[in-house]
Amino acid sequence: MALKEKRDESVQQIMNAATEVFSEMGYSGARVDEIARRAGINKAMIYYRIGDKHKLYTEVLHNLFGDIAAQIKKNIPENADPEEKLRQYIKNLAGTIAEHPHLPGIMMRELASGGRNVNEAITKDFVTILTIPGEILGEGKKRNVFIDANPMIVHLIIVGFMMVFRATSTIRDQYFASTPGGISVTQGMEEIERLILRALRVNN
Amino acid sequence: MALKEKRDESVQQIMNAATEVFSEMGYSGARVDEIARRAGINKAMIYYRIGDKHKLYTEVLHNLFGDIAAQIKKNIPENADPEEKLRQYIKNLAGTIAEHPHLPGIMMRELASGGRNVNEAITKDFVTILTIPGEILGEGKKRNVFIDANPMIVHLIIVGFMMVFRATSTIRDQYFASTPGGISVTQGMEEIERLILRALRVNN
DNA sequence: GAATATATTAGCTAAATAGTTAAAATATAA
DNA sequence: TTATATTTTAACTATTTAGCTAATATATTC
Repeated sequence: MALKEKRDESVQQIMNAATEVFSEMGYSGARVDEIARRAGINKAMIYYRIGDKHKLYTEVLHNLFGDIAAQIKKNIPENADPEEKLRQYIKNLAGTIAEHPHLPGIMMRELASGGRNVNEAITKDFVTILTIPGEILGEGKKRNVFIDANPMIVHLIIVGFMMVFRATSTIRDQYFASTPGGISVTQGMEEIERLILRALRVNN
Repeated sequence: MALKEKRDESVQQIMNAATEVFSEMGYSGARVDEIARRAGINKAMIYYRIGDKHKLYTEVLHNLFGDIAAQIKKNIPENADPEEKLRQYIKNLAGTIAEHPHLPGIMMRELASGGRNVNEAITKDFVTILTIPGEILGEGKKRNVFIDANPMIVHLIIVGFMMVFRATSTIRDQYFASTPGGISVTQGMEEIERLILRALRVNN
């Protein structure tokens, strides 16, 4: 294999394994040896290619949050009515989490720590994300289709639900192993969309 | 001081410090030495009075979740209409979190780990809690004041929001330090109540 | 107030773990 | 094919940390 390819493959394997392990165990719980083991490379490679444990962690955070803002904006139709835009916004959030299954775990731990490793770049991403529901709700209110509601709160309701819904899947599975009535991911995402829209619409 | 009092005081100080440190740092990040330091006692006391680190952690979890179920049920008026009951349910959840400021952090980390330390007793508490919105929503639907909605999802929306809302307070404060528009805890709790009720009511 | 029981501590030990280094393997260039 | 550059590794080190032990301080009982 060519040198560049080998290097890129090693880095990719390290990043994948690190994302997995940090999400499962948290920063302190994650073992550099375990990350190396899952990446199928020698531990020294991590220090040679990326840096120390903390650098590795912030790289993982950056990779996860880096392009989320862009992805959230995607496919929101320019000229559609606010309701349609809000639907797309929710779908985009759901899609992002589906594509990044380790996001809820890492995000919840990061929030629990008070955002200790959220640097300026990541804060900027969050602000960018927040402008989207801000604009949608603002337009909806102006057109008298949505009530007056705080976009930050609406955003936190949606994101909070999605993270907790995903994070509780194991526990819920255990719970519903005996009782019937489990809820699929699709059902969960449809339900939050339905309820948020009912909450915001002036007329239901 | 009497022996029993001394012992109880030590145990209390250990539990308080442990709750604090586990919530801030997570299980692996928490240092037994740091817990002892904050409790103002010698580290050996922890092993003498409670046991090893993992035992200490499950004790903290037990103390936090143990009486929550009871507290959630509190003050829900027997003969009130479903809307009033749901309001009280939300207020109780908010009150519990207010009384236990370390709950969101510990709960989020615990969820992120897939509920690794959630034992059968704690699972039971969760089930007990879930029966409450189940009954309220069921009654509401029967009386035709609420739409048909999954109680688990409604519960996760409320709890997810409250946890994320609390957990993001530091980050939000930083964000709103420059821009105006910060949201108080009271405002947040009133808003989730208003929106959930709007989402569930047959007629708004 | 002496004897006994309980509470508390200083200081140690063994294991785990982040990070390093020097040498080996592999690819590229001449 | 040989020399050079890059990638990868095995094995080591220093530090951190959970857990323990034997001795000391404090309270209770007689």
